[in-house]
Amino acid sequence: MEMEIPLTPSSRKPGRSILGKEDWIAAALTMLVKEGIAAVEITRLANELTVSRGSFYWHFKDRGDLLAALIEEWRQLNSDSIRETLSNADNLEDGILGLFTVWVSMEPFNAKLDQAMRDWARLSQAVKSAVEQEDESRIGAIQSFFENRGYTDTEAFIRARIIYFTQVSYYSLGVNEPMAQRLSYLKEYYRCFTGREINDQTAEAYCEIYSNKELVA
Amino acid sequence: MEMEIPLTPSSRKPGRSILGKEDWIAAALTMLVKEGIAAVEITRLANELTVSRGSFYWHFKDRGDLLAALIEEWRQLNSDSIRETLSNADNLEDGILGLFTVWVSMEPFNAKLDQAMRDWARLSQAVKSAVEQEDESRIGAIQSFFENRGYTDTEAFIRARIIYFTQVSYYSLGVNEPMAQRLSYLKEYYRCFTGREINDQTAEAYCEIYSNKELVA
DNA sequence: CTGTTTCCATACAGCTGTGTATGGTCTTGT
DNA sequence: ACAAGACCATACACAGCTGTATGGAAACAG
Repeated sequence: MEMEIPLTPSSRKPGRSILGKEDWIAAALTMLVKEGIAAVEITRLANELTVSRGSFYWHFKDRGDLLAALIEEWRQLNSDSIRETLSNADNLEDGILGLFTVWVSMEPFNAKLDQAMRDWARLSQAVKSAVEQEDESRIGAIQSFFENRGYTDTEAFIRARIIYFTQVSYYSLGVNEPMAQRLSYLKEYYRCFTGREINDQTAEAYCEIYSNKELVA
Repeated sequence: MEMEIPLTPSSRKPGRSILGKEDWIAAALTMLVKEGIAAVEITRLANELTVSRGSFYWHFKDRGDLLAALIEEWRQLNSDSIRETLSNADNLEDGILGLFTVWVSMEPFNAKLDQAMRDWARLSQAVKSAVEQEDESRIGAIQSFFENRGYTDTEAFIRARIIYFTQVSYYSLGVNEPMAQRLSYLKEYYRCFTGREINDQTAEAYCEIYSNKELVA
């Protein structure tokens, strides 16, 4: 869970580990995911990092400075996996199954972080704007994908919404079902999402790949 | 927003208004909806009620007592509108349009309260259980409705999930679109949700009714 | 009219979190 | 080796929220 990306590559000896802004941000992110933005307290983070609060106030101006950094971090953590997957898909099945893969194989961290940001957005206008922007971008990508497959503009938009909204709620409601069960719904999901039937062999080949993995909470 | 349901009908003269548990709960509910469970503080509620905290501790044992009462209140506020609507529907169109109506015409208070409870559920196991139970009950009702209309068990379940999850995300993402726009999506939503086409006249008759109302945030 | 009950105000103690001030220690350049 | 700077520990002042203790005012019973 610790991300070792030294934003400012500390030219220190590796002997004595020294904290950087990234460490505080990483700790804040995991705290945000676990207990929400209200639990992102300097004192608690300091305890988890086994360091004093004095360290924090050397790296950051104040708590608001940290929170702003969190928003920025989230923006960059948003890899364009959705957009990439769809633009690389050759046909409808490829794209939809690709979406499933992105959401299932995505580090649970990212999905839960999304959820935590959405919760936070209800209290902060800045976060709300950031999340809204990202949501619209993702839905727009899915909509374009449907349009390129022969769907009406409106139907493409609605289907994009439904597939994205359903996925969001999967985490929002904390659905936690075994991988096998989730895969058993594949054909139905595909039919309801696209209005078409999936090729049996394609579906079974897809299930073959993921039938061993367990879905994380 | 104030609910005047004296649980313990105070036999006092109406001249001097005296607070009851219901007043504190009502204030706590609106605060919960507006700023989340963390903002439900006795001091703030006392200020809004223009009363001292001493009053609170006469009605409640402590803050946990209030929060427990909030959960109970939410349970009772959950009118069975979804279940009733579906069991009274004569055909598929009636049921689906009835669902739309329930969600659209529902006091925005209830939908936002649902959302607030879901946020809270991420921090409290008791709340999580209560919300999960209610979610499953609602989805089960929709599933049964689809089953009675000739859908497979599995497809009924998936369609129930999709329709319910989509609705949850409508509030989770804070979608806020004018009533007219939302109504313009009606036929597409119906097709994607049910896999069938809606009767044109039925759809237009439905739109006729709601074309004047504005959707609240 | 008097005592009791109901409801609330006030005051106090304790905890927790923030932000700042200040000094200490390790590292690096020269 | 020494000065400068990076990084952190400690201590303090301040504010906010909780819970309790206690007293006071209004209503009610007799």
